[in-house]
Amino acid sequence: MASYDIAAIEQKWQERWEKERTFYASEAADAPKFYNLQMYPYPSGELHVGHLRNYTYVDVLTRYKKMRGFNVMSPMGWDSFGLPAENAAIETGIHPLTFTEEHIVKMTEQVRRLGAVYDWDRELAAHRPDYYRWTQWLFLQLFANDLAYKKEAAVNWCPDDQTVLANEQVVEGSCERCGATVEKRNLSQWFFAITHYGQRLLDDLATLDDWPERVRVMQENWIGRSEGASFRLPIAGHDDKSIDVYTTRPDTMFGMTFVVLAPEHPLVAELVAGTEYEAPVAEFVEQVSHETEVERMAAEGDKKGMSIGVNAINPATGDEVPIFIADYVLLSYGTGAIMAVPGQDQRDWDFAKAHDLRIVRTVQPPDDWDGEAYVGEGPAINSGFLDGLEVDDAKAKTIEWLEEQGIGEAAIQFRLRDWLISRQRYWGAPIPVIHCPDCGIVPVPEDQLPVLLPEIDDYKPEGSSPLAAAEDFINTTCPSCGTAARRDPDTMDTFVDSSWYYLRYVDASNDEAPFARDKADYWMSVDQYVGGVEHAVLHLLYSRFITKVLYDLGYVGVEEPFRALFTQGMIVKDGAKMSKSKGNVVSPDGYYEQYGADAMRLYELFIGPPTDDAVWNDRGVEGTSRFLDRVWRLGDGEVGTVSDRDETPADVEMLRLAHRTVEKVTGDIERFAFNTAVAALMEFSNGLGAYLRSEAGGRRATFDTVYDMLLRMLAPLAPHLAHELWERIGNDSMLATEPWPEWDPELTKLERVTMVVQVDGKVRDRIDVDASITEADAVALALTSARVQEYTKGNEPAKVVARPPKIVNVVTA
RNA sequence: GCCCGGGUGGCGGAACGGCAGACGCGGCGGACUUAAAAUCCGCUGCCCCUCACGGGGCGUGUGGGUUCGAAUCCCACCCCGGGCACCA
Repeated sequence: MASYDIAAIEQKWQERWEKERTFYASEAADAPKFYNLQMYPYPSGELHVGHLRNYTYVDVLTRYKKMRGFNVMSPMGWDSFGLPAENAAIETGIHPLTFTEEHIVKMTEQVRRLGAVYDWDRELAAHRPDYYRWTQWLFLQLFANDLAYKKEAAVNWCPDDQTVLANEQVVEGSCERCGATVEKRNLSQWFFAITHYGQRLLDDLATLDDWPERVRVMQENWIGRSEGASFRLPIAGHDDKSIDVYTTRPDTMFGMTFVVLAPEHPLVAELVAGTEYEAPVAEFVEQVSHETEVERMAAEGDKKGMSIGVNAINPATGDEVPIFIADYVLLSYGTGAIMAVPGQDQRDWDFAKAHDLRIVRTVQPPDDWDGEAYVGEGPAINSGFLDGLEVDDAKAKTIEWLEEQGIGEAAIQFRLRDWLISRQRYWGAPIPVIHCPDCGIVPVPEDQLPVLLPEIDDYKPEGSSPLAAAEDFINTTCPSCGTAARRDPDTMDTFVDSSWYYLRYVDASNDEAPFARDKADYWMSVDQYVGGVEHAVLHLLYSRFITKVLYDLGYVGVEEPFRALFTQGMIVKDGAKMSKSKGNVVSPDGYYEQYGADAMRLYELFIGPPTDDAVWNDRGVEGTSRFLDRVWRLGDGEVGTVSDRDETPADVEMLRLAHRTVEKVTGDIERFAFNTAVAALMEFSNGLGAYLRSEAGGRRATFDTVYDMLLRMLAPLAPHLAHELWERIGNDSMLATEPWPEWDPELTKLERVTMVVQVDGKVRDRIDVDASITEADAVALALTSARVQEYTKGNEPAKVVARPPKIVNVVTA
């Protein structure tokens, strides 16, 4: 138990930081800017120790960078639109607005309690009209530039949440939020044309060298660029029609023994019309359309399909090949049709086997090949003018040939789909368009924003947006022609809100524009972004896209929003991520009461490597609390003795330890190795304790110097205690605004070191030597070691490897 | 299937190719105390020899390799986590 009043100290300093506006940012500051940002949280009203890890990292960085002389901007806001508030409203009858605002108050309190400091002048919340007004403005910008469009398409439908979802929100066929199996429905929905930016989103990943490799790879996979060729296949007996196919393996064209269309492909119905295939094909299509994504994936290997009784012509061989429909070909990718080459594609192989179709190999497999489809490298065979060419050359030559024939060309495909942003839910930003029977889709004029979300009584989604039933809202007049018209009843995906909030922070109270260009120029890009890896694709990809759009439109001067990204791991308890539903949530409140915010913070930092998931240990906070108590006692003169004696080597050693610790902690914080930074400080304080308790005790001047350094280093990590101690030992200044300590390279060098002596790689002796020992002296010393001679048995060593002053290895054989 | 990470004491984890296990948790022993808490000190990878002082062997998922020297680099494999996936 601490002998000091933790609660009083915490309150005192939290009030002072706020009152003195210590951590508020200004564009006018005469220092380099540092935009420090954490992913703004959903106001769930309940912060657990897993969340606090993230808050602690960001706060440490804010405080550290400030001490390093940066003009730090660290804002806070709320991702406050979205389903939980609405679902709670349905259950409890509490209005989402009340629910949300109450949670924001509660969470603000919890965040302050940790001692986390933000520039609250910039606070924003997605659900407030002064914010979503500009989310709507953003929509209009995209609409005006043909990047937002409404289209009927087969979309993901979550039956539980009663709304559509973006592709990114479907994980293995299930709703990312609620886990329900997602269905496909043909609906008219709003999309953002993120595919227009596919290539740039991919290319610019290379510029993000302060992003985790993992995240870049995930985005790369998601964008899914592939190179190949597209070409047209003639259809026997239908000279007016052809099938467009896309392939990444044009070199295998001679091996195309059949063609497969997606069942929903528009050509299918045309080709079978009036034939005996019409009815069975219709039945097959009907059947497939009822399958969910999950069922379709579960059928992998089991290639379901049927012939449609029409042949296509392989342009390379001139042969007629049968056309099939099969559910393994997706209408949504490429052209919805493939040339099937069973010899080089396992799926085609499986299908060919199931339907007894011809297989022709066009790449020579290795001699020991005993597999089925061969997808590797090798010379072309059975391929006419391609024979003998390796895969890459054969691809190029085929494309050349397709172009000469005028039937095809090189082509690039992306897996990335346009971003579906409309939602049939209440608690979101209304889509600012009006549907006019005469003029069609008309954007709400900018000066009429925001389109306010109306108060309604029934939030329950019934397959269409609850707003559709709000007569006063939905009925309006066309801004263009004045006739009676209807507002769009849908709201925007909350990922639209979060795709630009970091730009609003730079000028959060602007009511003329979302933000001023000069402020964006000053603050952007975000220098350090911190958040969970679960947003690797969703939020981070959308934000990159929106920033690029705004760059193209001249609103910002940077193409990438987040210069450096840090993704922290989760905190795990009982083998699972902390969540209410798992019932394993650890609240910080008990720890705050018993040990205080600083001990909590230090354990959050110490718990493990910040990028990794970490297991919560109930005793951990006790450990860091013990450390803080020791620091307190050291400062309070309760440990050992201190006197004004003359300097001894022990004092110099103490000073050296302090300097080495500054070097270590600085480096560790810079590279986000907070766990080892805390460990180094513990070692330092252990050393300081031993020094004071030694027979000679501590020397006043030395102690004052090193304790000053200790407090400065603790200032970002355990700020309340560090500030209080700083004041207690007689400083007038606010520690937060003091400079970070420097280290003297002369003092971080070791003078005496333990040199390890090995014989044949095994440690046989340790000798205390001067750090500047020469190689010759090191070798000589090693060879005279009695322990070494024991092992060399007087024989001349075969070889001696010396790396003074660290190690000498005597090799006997 | 392809692409990333990662396997180190009882636990969380340290470790520029150079003393494996820093720091902390837990455990054991001791000091202080009437007692307890708190605090402080010592020990704490496994096995073996020794009354002891000491000393030896084995140890970073498994098997090979490179090197004077490998947790670290290379190859193969096993296991765990993550991403993509009937994507043509």
